[in-house]
Amino acid sequence: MNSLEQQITSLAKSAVKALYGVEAEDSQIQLQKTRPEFEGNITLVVFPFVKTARKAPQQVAAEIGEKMMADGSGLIAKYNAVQGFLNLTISDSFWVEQLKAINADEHYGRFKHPNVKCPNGKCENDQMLMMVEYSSPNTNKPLHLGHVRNNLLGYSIAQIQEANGWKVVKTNIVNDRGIHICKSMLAWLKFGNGETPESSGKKGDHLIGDYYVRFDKEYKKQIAELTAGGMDEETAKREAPLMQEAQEMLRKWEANDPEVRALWAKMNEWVYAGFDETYRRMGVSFDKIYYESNTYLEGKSEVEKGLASGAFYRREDGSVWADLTKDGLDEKLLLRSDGTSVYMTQDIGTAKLRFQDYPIDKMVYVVGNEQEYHFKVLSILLDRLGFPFGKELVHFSYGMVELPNGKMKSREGTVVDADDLMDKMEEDAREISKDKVNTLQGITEAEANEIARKVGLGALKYFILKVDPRKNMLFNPAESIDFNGNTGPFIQYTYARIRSVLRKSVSDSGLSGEAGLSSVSDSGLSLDPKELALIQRLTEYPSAVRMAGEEFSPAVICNYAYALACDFNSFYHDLSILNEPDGQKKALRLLLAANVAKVLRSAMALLGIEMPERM
RNA sequence: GGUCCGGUAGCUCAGCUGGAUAGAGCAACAGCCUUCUAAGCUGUGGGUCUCGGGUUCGAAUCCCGACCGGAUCACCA
Repeated sequence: MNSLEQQITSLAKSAVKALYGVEAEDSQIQLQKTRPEFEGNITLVVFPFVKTARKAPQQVAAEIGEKMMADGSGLIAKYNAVQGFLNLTISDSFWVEQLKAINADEHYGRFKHPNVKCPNGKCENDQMLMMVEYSSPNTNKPLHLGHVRNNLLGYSIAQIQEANGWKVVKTNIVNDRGIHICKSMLAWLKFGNGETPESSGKKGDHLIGDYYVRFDKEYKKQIAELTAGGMDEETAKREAPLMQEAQEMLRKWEANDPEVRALWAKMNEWVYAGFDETYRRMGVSFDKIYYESNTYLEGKSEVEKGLASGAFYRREDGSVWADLTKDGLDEKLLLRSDGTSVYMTQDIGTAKLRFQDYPIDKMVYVVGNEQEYHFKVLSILLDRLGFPFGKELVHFSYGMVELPNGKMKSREGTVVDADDLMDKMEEDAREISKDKVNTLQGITEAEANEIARKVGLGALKYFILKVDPRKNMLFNPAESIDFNGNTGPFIQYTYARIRSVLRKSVSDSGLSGEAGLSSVSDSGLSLDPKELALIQRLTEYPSAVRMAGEEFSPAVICNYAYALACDFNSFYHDLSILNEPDGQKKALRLLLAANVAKVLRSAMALLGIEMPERM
């Protein structure tokens, strides 16, 4: 709640008390932004008081309005009552003060402490720590659009929580071992002829991905041969020589076979080099990376401990299980009968190591909604193993990216590759900017590339982040992502326009946006509705940041940034900044423009979107 | 079948802790560049907020029940 809402709430409460003799609850003071078709800035809904007042809503609104205005010492300039709605017009001087305060705040929209109860009471001094896990790729194929959504959400959530006062540690768990990587290794050994990223010019992750696909192709061939020979499909899948060999390779890996380990290490390096490039380009990063190959043994030993303590049980075939029927779930396998570990085992080990490494107050997993069951189970298992953080873990569950013909499937080749997609976005941005010779004349090739990079990626990131994370979203590869309307480039463009005006102002008259501050007086200045709307929008930024943090939703920031950009463009169209003859007004508009740019930049940074100075 | 999530304009999506005549963008159509960047601005058309009940001054929003779509319930990850 910002200071205006607090002031209005308190005025409204005392008005209700004075007029009707009742103490109003906070929840009864319902404030909302006044709809544009009515006069006013903020509206009090008076229906909650109609009953006690025993008067018509319109009259109640008018009475409260009269009283609030009288007591408000100039805060409320005027009011009007429409049915049960009391529309308050706040004085211009208040808004000017707000603008100055925003301008003075370097970290506007950032909070010192999270808006949650501090569990151990030490948060006044120490920041609370949130660990955010995201990305978590398998090392057998390149990143695709599904990973892109994951990475963008994870990175943005980390930025948003940091702005909300958390100390954030971004982490990644790389699934670098298991049958999937053995498949790629085997196919490379059999069909690769020693191909390397250097020899073929392929990015390492793409090269490995090609062999993963190759494995699947050859494997299917073998299954077909076996079933043609009369074998049933289930048996064929199990008995196919390639699968047998892959499993043998996995056993050798677990037994530390030097040759297998060496090959594994080499091929993983190729993949990491490829991932690093994609991450860098995407603009995401990690503070700490865990590898499954280092955590799965830890998980095994935790499971053994749980077995000893009676939390889990062993079946006759040697496999280890957790009975979750009391929690309304099923029984869950933790170790296979051959003693090898499963996904869950590894996640237990990783969690343990993380909590050893960091004083984590909140653990967040950015993982698709298809794994909701998994995290429900993980939470219970960690709790059962005696880890205090088990119950508290957050599965930030987001929806799938779907193509017009359904889900993406790596093995079926119906994926949108992350690198290709970024290429395409930059090309499109480059193409569009070719028409902008008037504004982009005289820039170097390198500058043009940099603008295309920022704008192309901005379009992609905004396109993905503006959708409510919980919902599935549709991506149609046949239609290119827009650069007009409610898009990243629209907001970047608004920013570039402001920067252009500010540059011109400095070069023409030496007046920067902030420099105009001293000449803006607090009184006697009457605001244009467009100016006022912009200032009011600026005051809403902190609550947008709060809400985005509470709801884990970058989309909230997108919506806010879009609304702010819309307000500015409307202002920009109607009112001139540099040609305004009145010095006071000009100074105010410069100040306003500079702060809109500041907030747009800040908001987009929370989304991981960079701003071009011109475009 | 159990559990979870979703269903809003032709399309992609906001709005969902109850408030005024349900909003954007795209697509379509009509305007606005001699003037701070037209990736912009203004306007027109487009809706049974899936359906049916309930709660109340008031429901797209909350509750119940259908219907439709998705996810999940592996010795996969």
